[in-house]
Amino acid sequence: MPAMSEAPESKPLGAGRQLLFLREEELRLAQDLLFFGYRDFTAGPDAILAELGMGRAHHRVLHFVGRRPGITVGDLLSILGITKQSLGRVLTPLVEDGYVTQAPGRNDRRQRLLSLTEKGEAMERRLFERQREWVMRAYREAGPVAVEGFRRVMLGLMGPEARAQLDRAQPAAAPGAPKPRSAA
Amino acid sequence: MPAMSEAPESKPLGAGRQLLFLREEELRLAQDLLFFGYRDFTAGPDAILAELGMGRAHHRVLHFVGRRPGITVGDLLSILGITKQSLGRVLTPLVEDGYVTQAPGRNDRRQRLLSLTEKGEAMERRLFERQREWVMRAYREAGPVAVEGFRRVMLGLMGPEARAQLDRAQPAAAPGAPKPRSAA
DNA sequence: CCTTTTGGGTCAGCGTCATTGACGTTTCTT
DNA sequence: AAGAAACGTCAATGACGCTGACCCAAAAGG
Repeated sequence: MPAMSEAPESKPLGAGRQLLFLREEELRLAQDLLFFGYRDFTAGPDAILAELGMGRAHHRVLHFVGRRPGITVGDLLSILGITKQSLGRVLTPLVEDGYVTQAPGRNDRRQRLLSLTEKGEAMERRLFERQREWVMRAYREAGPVAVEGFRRVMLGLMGPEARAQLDRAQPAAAPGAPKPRSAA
Repeated sequence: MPAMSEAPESKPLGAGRQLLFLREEELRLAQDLLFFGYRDFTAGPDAILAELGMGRAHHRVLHFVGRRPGITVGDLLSILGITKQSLGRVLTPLVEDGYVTQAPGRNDRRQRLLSLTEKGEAMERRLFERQREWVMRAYREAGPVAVEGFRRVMLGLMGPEARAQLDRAQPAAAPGAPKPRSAA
């Protein structure tokens, strides 16, 4: 159906181009980019974590607990989208090794509110810095406009639930970048 | 640290802003976006694969073999960045179940050149279509400019080796989008 | 007060995907 | 003939996810 020959003579351009930029090859490229990009994005922290006998799952816990100190186990579970058991296998050692503290909730004492200890914060920061350098390089090479586009696309790749959780985590837009995400 | 009030009085803007858009919060947002985005990006194919008793690794093989028919096992290994054993556990069943064919290389008969069978192509297409819808939605919502920015950033997130492999896979830029990637 | 629901933890077992180390075969190269 | 390369395979290990079942303590509601 798409004109395979060199010159797209008969088909009018313009509006058609708007739809055609979703051609198959462009989507296959997106698959490649996401696969390689995500893999290399996580490679740095993975190396640090491996030295300490931890894995990517530990990093996620440190990351999200660090972002929301006092988060409940249940909220963390729904953010990560894993089961209680899977979280437990990672969270329990983190608590035992002094990276994460549990405090009973004031309103509901059944809850264990999770926060990072100093050790946990230091660890998270170390992982973050590694990843920061990597992302910073990509951001710098691509430029601010590209970064904004990257954010918009990634946000679109997220499901509705994930988007809602992200919005909850980002209570207000950063003062320097007050661009509403839904503005098409 | 960033000026929270409306008028950023003392700090000079301009070049500073160029560096400040890499503030910590923006990078933490990038972490979130990549985590949620990649997870939901792979969720569709994962569901299909699970029904067939396959996993993400099978999809990767189908994808990259489909992109480069006649690829050698060694090349596939270096693309995927996994070990021979890990690939074997996934590739052998794919060959046995008739998704992938092996043909001895003409120049070097030690090589097993891999290609998709019709069954394999159908399977890959099914997975692709699922993902296509998802990405297409995100692309459409974000717009062409954002998509270009997304590509630039993702490319920057890739390591040099991955970038080289991608370039080898994309022998020439798509005729409709002749934007050189390295132009900064 | 007593029952039910909820937040959290845990034990057992399973599957996928990756790893390392070692060994074997065929084929190409020198 | 010797070595290296391309591919395959056996065995063991570990990270990370899952389900099912069961437990405790605290909250909620009759």
